Amino acid sequence: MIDVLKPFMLYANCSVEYAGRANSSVGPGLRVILHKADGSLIVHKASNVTPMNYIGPKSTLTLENQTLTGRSKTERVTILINEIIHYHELIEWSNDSIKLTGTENELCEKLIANAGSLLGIGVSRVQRELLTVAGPIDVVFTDFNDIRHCVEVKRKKITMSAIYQLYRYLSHMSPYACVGYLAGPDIGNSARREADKYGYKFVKIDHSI
Amino acid sequence: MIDVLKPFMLYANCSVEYAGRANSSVGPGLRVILHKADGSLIVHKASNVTPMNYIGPKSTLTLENQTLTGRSKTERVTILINEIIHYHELIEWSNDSIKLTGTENELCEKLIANAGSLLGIGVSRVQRELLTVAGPIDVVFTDFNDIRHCVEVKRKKITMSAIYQLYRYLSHMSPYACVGYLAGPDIGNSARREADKYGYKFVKIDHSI
DNA sequence: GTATTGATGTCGTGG
DNA sequence: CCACGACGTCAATAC
Repeated sequence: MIDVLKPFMLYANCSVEYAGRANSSVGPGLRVILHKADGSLIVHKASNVTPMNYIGPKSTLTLENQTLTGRSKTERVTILINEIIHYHELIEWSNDSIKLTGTENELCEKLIANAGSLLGIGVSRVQRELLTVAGPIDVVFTDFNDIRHCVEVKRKKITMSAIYQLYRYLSHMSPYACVGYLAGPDIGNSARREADKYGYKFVKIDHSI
Repeated sequence: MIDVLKPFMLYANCSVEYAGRANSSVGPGLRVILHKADGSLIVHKASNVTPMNYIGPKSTLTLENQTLTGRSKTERVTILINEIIHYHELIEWSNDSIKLTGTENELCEKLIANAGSLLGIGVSRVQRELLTVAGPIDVVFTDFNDIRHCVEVKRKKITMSAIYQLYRYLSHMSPYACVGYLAGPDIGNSARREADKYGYKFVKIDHSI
């Protein structure tokens, strides 16, 4: 009845085991099982967005007796089916992706478009994703005095670890005169204090600007 | 036909919009829609484990004309149903949680059980989750000379940010003589170099020990 | 393949 | 309610 070669949704009483990066198991119960054409296998319990168990794309699904097994090179999900309550094959399932707006990338663009007023500097050059040994700096503005203004952009509240991320990047920019900035919609008190300690400035910027 | 008060799975031709932390939209197509009793609403396209759109627990679902809307205080998912291909109500959906093994917590226990040989010290006291202003240190061993051996435990390869996390914690331990350790199954080259710079030691430990 | 990072991250936990 | 960190994070991207 179940066709492991085709995508389907299944409501069944089952037990589920997982072995791979960790191990998990759960006894009999009613769960929703989704199988996708890319090999993904997803098991949902009655609450939360995150699946109870899953295995990602590029895995293969087999059915032996009453056991569904999704296998990848390093992982395995085993579903013992006790009773099939409902089965439906998903024909012509659409794979279109959503169009997203409001990402960090967009914030960077807004920052660049408004750099003069937001940072209060004259900009002679803009660099995106400037590489350092420790990783890329989101945006670097060079002003007319050849000072580098290095900005770490976050789409959410600036946290402590963002401060250290910037510190880590700037520690590899030593040859240049640098000013550090953290740009985002908000900053917490402890992060604000830590930023002050390092002389980093906070620039308020969000999706609505 | 659709009962928004009950959990269900639905296969339908629909368009989906999201507004909240970001915004997204996608045109007509066949998708799987899950609704859970806690308010979660999950929309799956034909590939990948992660849902195309979703809204979390504590949201409410309404149906007006042909529009399903999941609303939380700050977010909204709107699904315009063009055609219902298949609908099934999920009665007595189980909510049992899986039992996980192989977590960081277990690694900490193994570390503590083998501290003498792994760190090469004599242990007079063990503290878990020792609080500093910057956050909790996973494990702190005090030796017979009253030296603190502070260990950040990771269940995966040690990354650069783990080094800085430890640094951040230890910077608030100044009154005490401290030694820093990073414990995990592996460490990359750049993280290894950075750890050396701070004098932190790497302790190899994994699930198989 | 490895390495790194963003994410509508989600989720639990503790103050 | 916010803050913080783990997660089988996932998924995209650079190398």
